[in-house]
Amino acid sequence: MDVSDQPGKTGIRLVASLAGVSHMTVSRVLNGHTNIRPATRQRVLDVISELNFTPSTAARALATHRSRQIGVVVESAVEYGPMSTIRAIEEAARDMGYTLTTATSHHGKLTPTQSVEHLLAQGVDALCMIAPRTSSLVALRQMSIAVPVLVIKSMADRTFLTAGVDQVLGTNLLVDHLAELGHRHILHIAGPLDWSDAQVRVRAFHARIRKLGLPKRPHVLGDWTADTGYAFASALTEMPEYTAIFAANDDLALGVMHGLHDRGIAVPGDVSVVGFDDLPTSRHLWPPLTTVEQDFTALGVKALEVLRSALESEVATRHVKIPSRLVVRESTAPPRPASL
Amino acid sequence: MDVSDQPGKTGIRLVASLAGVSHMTVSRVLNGHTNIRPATRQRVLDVISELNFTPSTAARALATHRSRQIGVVVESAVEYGPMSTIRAIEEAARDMGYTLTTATSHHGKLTPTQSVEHLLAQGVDALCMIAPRTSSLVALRQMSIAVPVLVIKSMADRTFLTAGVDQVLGTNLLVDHLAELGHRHILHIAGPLDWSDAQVRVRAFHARIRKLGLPKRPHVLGDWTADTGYAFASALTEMPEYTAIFAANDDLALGVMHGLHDRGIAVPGDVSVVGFDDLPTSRHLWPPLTTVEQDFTALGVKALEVLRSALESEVATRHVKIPSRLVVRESTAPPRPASL
DNA sequence: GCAAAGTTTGTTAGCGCTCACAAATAGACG
DNA sequence: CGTCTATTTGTGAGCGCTAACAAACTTTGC
Repeated sequence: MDVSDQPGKTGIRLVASLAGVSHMTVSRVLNGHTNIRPATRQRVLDVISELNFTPSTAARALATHRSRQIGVVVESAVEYGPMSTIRAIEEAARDMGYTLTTATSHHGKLTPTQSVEHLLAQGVDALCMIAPRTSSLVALRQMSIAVPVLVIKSMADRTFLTAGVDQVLGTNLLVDHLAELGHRHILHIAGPLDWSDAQVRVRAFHARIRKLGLPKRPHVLGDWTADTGYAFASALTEMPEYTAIFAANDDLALGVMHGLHDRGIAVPGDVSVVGFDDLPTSRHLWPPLTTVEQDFTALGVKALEVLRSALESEVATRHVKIPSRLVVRESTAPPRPASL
Repeated sequence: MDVSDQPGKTGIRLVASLAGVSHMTVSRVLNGHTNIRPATRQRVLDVISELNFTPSTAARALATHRSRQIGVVVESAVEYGPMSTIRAIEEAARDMGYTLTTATSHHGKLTPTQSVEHLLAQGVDALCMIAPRTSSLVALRQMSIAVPVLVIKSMADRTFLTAGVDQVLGTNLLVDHLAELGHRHILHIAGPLDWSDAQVRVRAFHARIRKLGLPKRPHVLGDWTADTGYAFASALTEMPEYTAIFAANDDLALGVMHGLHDRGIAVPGDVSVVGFDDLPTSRHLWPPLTTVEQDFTALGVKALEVLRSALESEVATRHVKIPSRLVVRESTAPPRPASL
């Protein structure tokens, strides 16, 4: 069976004439329609696989007004959490026949609004914002977007679909762990408050401290980088009056430990340190870091389930939350008796 | 000017009738054709911006047989290097009007071949393999792909376009640095040899050792993870007879330092350690890691230039190489006199 | 001032698919 | 065995754009 048997025809129509059916029957087979006689379906499938035929996504998109593409907006370039989430989403998307198109808006190269417009111009069927700044969300709310929008953040949202790891749980686990060890004076080094997760962690931290009846203490502002953690800790001039530091993520914690080391402050001897994320390398830091694990893979999968239900306009779940898990390692220990 | 003035018309034809020209003129404006009277062009542009009109990528792809999408295949899920490269490529791609579609083939979920087929079925105009295994490249060579394929690897290739960071230079810089400090016995912990970069580093290492007249010593096989580095170093039962370790990447080095610490072997007092990559956190390890920086951003940009020239079928550059840079920190020092 | 050449705009016909509907065929039943 | 209904297949139009050609309008040269 040679392709040149059927001059002029291409794509679906070629398959059709080779299988002795109409192009429409081929289309139906391709789209898994019912009401096709099994024998006919098989004949079509045979020709398809013999020809190694793949339907044109462009033509399909044009005819159906759906691109089967999901646009993803990321604000942080290469961090572990967002990247893991994207990978998980990508895989889940592929399983449901969707493809991912990403637009990174880092370092002011492209504003989040521009990223979204770019993706919308590509004709994506849905949008997914990975851990965006709260300011970006504000901008987004003005935009009246015609497709479903899912935001990866821990708190539910009136405007958007949401999926996120339970930040409050994670924070509570860490604070409780420190409290159980006997710490009463805990310093929180926050992430940049323009990030929703950072904000949630700050609020949850103070709430938990109050609930446990521990002394109140203002948090310190940071960003997500080890550099900042280092700058903070290495600037200490004397032994601090707190006995534990809760850094908003593992990178910060890493920098903090580096700085404390420079100052001759022992971890966990003098000060305990905890992070948030459980990076693959966190167990190999010195000392191995106590932290909270976030299951980004589960997050991606669940996120896409939410998106799918919205795309198929079922009764949509609007929010899912993934639990987090405490990982105790050697960066935490009971405080020195002296400092109590 | 109301959209409903022109019932029935959509897209380009709506714009056309509103601007009092034919749809073809609009198309020409959209595609930056010359030979349009400036006044006409302006009239069209005014209508476009008033309508906030965006041409349909699907229709354009169907008519031109070009999707303006580039497919990216990654084999490692979330590592710093590949991710940075992707981000850089994405940005460069957007600047030339292309969009990125990624397919991750990790943990055997999807073979590289399947990933490529998936992307090809999407109708991508070009393919970009990020730091693939050599075995994947072998599989790829069988495939007879109809679009340009660019592979991110340091060595030029007969079959594919290539772009990469100069691994030989980086390796030489590290070995020379150790040699200048006085080290004669250097152990190389290699990455998985199925990765081209790992292979190149191994070969360059041995070549440089020979060139410098240092004693020959077999390398150790590892993978890219800190876990493996840790497993290796923590299994040491006595002070090793080498005085320096060259780990194939920073993660390995991190694990090695962790393991050495467990064994009571001081870095760099007893053994110096170097890595490869210069992760953002590597300066905050204890001790801060001497390593080689790879400029992934430059890599991404250059890679896309190569791809662009291939897409526009100019006389194509088939290979570009980005220099790497030595970063000396505190994990290296002269060997103890005793061990000389 | 008019033909030849260049410049700008318009017309028609698809690109490869799906939708809505029409036609043909098969199955059910008195 | 013919009619009625359910199932399976086919037909024509069109999604929104561009390519190729044709037509109109300018310019130029002698």
